[in-house]
Amino acid sequence: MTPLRADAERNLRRVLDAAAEAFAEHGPDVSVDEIARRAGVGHATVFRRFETKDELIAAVARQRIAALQELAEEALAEPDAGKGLNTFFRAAAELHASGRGIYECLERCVGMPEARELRRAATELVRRAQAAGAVRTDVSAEDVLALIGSAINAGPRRWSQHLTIVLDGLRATS
Amino acid sequence: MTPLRADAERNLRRVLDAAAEAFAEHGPDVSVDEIARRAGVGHATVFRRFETKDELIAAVARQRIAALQELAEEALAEPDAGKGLNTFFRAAAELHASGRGIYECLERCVGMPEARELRRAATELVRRAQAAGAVRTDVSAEDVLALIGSAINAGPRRWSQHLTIVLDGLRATS
DNA sequence: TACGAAGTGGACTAGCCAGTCCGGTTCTGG
DNA sequence: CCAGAACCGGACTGGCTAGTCCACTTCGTA
Repeated sequence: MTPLRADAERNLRRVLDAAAEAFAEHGPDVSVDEIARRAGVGHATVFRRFETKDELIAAVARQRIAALQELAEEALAEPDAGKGLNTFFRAAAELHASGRGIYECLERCVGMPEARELRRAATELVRRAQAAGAVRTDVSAEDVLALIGSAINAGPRRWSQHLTIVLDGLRATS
Repeated sequence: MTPLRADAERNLRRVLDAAAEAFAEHGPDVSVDEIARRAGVGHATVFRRFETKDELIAAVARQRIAALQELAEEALAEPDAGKGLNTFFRAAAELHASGRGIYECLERCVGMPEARELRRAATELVRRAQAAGAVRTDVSAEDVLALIGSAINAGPRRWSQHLTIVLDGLRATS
C-alpha cells in the first residue's frame, strides 16, 4: 500500500479524531454524517478510508484497546500484584470516564484479536492478585473483570469511590 | 373513556405482552412492526392504543415499576433493615435477569412520577439500612443504588454472586 | 338479526441513515 | 509548471422505521 497523499493523511487523522470524540459523546450510533461534519469533511471521504461504519468503530476501538494494553503491561511489571491491579483499573476508569460511549464501541469488538489479547492480560492481572491474596479466590477472573467494569460505569465523579467499594468487596472473604 | 370492546381489550393485552417480551429480549429499539408481528396484529393497531412508540415503552416500564414498587413496600415492612435491603435487591435482580432490555426502557422513564416514587422508596430502604449499621454511611444512597444496579447487570447466573460481593464492599468500613 | 359504532390492517408518507457514483479539484514528481 | 494520479464532496440510491389514512370487518345492542 503506497503512502497516502499529504491531504489524505490529514483528513484521515481528522476523521479518526472526530470519530473518537463523537463516539465518546454519543456512542457508536452517531451517524457517519455527524462524524464527517465534525471532521470538516464530506461523508464520502469517511467511506473511502473505512469500507463500512463498523470498520471505523473498530479503528477507534483499536486505539483505546492499544492504550489499555499498554497500561496492562505496565501493571504486570509492578511487583505488588494487588497494587498493579488497582493502578490498572484506576487508569482504565479515568480513560473510561472521559467519554463512556467508547465502551459501547469496545463491546462491539470483543471478537477482535487485539481485544482478546487485552482480555488475556487483564485476566493475568487478576490471577496474580488472587495468588498474592489481594483478591478472594472464590470468584473467577471473568467475574472480577465484569464487576470492576460495571463499577467503572458510574458517573464521572463517582467511579473512584465505587471502585474502592467493589475492591473492598473483592478483598473480603465472607 | 368508555370501556374497550372485547376484541380491542384482547388485542391490547396481546400488544402489551408482546412488547414486554420483545423489549426484554432486544431493548427499546425493537421496531413496532416486530412487536405487532409477535402480537399477531397490524402495527396500526399498536398506534391506536399508544400515540407514539415512547408511550408504549412507558407503559411497559410502568408495569415493571409497579412490580418493583410492591417489592419495595414489602421490604420496607421488614423490621431488619439490612435484610430488607438484601431481599429487595435480590428480588429486583431476579426480575431484571429475566430480560435485561427492560432496564433500558426504565432508563428512558426516570422522569415519570411512578419512577420517582420508586426511587424514593429505594432510597429510604438504603437510608434505613445505613441507620441500622448494615451499610457504611460514607456513601450516598444514590451511590448505593447505582452500585447495586450495576452489579445486577451481570450475566444471568452471575448477578447473585456479584450482588453478594458488592454488598460485602458496602458493609466494609475501609 | 340488523344496524351503527368501534376496531382493524395493508398501503402510504416522510425522514433518517449507510453506502455509491462521478464531475470537479488538489497534490506531487518530473 | 504541467500532466495525471489521487483525492474530494454533493447528489443519489435503497432500505428501514415511526406514524397516518381509509376501505373493510367485527362487535354489541335493541
